[in-house]
Amino acid sequence: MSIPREERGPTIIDVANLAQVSVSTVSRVVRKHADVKDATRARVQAAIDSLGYQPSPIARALVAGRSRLLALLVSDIANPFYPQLARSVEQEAKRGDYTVVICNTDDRAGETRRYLERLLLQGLDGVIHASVSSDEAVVHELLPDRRRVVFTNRPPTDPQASYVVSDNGGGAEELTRYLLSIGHRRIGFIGGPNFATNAVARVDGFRRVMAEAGEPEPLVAEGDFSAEHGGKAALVWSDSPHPPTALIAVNDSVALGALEALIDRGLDVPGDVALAGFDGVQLAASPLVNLTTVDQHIDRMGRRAVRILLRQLGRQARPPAAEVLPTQLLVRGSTDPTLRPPLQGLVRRRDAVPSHGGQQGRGERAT
Amino acid sequence: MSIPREERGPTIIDVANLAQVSVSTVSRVVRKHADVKDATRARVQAAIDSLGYQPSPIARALVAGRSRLLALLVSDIANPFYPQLARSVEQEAKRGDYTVVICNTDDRAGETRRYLERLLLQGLDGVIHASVSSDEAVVHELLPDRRRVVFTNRPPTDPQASYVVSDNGGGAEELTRYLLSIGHRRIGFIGGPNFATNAVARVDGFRRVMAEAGEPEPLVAEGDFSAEHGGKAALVWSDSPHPPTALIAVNDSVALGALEALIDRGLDVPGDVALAGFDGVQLAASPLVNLTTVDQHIDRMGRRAVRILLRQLGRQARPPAAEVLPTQLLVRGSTDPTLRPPLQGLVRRRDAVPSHGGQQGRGERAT
DNA sequence: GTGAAAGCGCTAACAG
DNA sequence: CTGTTAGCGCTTTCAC
Repeated sequence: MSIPREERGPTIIDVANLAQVSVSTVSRVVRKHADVKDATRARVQAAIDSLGYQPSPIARALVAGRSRLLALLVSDIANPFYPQLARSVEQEAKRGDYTVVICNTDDRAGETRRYLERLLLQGLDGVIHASVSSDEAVVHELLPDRRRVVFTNRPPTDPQASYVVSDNGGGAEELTRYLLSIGHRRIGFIGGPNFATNAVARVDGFRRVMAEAGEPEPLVAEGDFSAEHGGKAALVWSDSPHPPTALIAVNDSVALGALEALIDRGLDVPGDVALAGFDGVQLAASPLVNLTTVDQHIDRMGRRAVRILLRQLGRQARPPAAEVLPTQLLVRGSTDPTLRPPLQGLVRRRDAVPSHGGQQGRGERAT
Repeated sequence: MSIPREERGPTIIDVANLAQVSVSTVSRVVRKHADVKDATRARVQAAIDSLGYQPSPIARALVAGRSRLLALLVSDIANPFYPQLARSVEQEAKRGDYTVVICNTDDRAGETRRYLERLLLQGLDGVIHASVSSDEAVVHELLPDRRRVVFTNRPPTDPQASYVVSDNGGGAEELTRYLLSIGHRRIGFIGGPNFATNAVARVDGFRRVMAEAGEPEPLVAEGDFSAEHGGKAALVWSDSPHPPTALIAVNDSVALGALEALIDRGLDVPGDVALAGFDGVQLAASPLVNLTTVDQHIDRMGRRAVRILLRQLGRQARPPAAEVLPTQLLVRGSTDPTLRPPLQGLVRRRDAVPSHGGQQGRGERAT
């Protein structure tokens, strides 16, 4: 099971022998620590170069209990928000010479625990927590040192925990005001699960503005962040006797689900019902979708989170960081009829009748 | 920098002391190795339980040179194909008690090298190679032991390397035959980069069938797997004097780009031009897209790849595995007018004129 | 400035 | 069956 000596590459001892110094001197040179005479340093460096020596992170981790490994906890890698976040986290981590492990929690605290226990034993240094599950207690239990975790995407409960999140409430407020300003009164909000504080903040923003506008009991549906649920909720409302004229989805993924369902039903967006999302994923900008949304500046959030984490991983004690990034409303065709609506332009000269039912699945045929 | 003793949790020595045995006995119990008297085993187990002892993977890795870490090399996490693959790889790895690190290579051999060097030092056990870059040499250089790598998504060049890929050529053939069967003669293929052997296999399948059908010089464009390029290629052809009546994109992501561009241009899919992709990502099934595609059974491919890798990581020598999984043609509205076309049903009662130009960007307004 | 020596927590011979 | 003894490759006192 163990790897033969030759395959392991040169060790610090090899370098020491070649350079005619002790291992501690080599170690000093490698870590650019303490004082080493220039001549010695040069000799050691030459030996390092000629051997192509690279220190073993495992041995280092064993001694230090650290590994230059970060974990990124996400709810669902299939939601395009998370890959986008992952990219930016990874890039920033790379700059600090850290490696990122992406952990898909499916919003289950058990998964969070499984990953963290495993990676901690592996020497995990820190965590970017971007999933929304009710696992904050687990995280604090496993990483009692608050400096080793940065929450993002959703604000944590613990006041000692660092975080960088978007202004979810403010973004939702701006979006809601915009919808009111273009004449909508009856607006439905397809929300997320109650344990997701970012989702709650968005609903709250919506509720505040609606209350101000004299609609104290606006339509709100709880949800689970799934596109499927988004579709169902949209249809339930549009089938109701007095359907809303506009829908806000708690995120773009849910909005996509709603859009698909509405179109499937033969409804016109935004003609029959306006639709908006939250996040600003790239797909929302596609002409196929053209979704009005609240842009979270995902990349920036990821980079900030990593920078904060790496700073906190340093020696000096630091107060917990708490950053709220501004959002930006992006108005597109799914709410504004003067802009291109989702998919418009397509069916122009089609006259074939859509084949509802009869076909297998949703109009698909396997061969 | 190093973690104080108390924070590190109980060690094997603590257990040995408590159970009044030697560390080797504890080690044996932990690894369920060799023979230990039942009474002793019970005593040791009791000590382990009461202390909540867990062996340190770092120390194990240091001794064994192994870490129960796998790397998954992907081209671009933003292409939905890869998150889907990542999920299945991760799930299967979890069952074998391995952790997966997702590495985004952007199809640059330099990135592959960077990740592998780092992770190998970390004790990386094996690699699932799903990116398509021309980095095979790098992989073999860094992991000369062929058993530690399984290629997927694209077949490797080295005959000793294991792989599990889809029948890319066969899938493309079936798709092409289908398009011919519904009356298309002039078909364009929006390909990938030449270094991507899976892309090449798909073009080749297309070429074979076209040649059989008496079209020895079919339209083929090289590409880079980007949606942007897919859009450009589609437009160049549709602007040509004698445009193709059908387009095949090398993957669904590129097809999406083409679809967006075509719709943007006001063309009808499939009326003006039929469009098909390859991969079978979930988004292709969305009613917004309804893309005919060749399903690769992504989940199955990921699971197989992991299973093969874990088997090879075992003791016994094994011949390299070579699996070619069948694909499945999924006919949807983007090629078959009797099925629901992409986005149909939407614009039914719209009469507003699409706002080409004049608006900022692609019909978007930031506030 | 530099070296010697003691571990980090575990596994793997080799003895008994 | 069980214990003893070396390390794995590095960092870190503590001397010189």
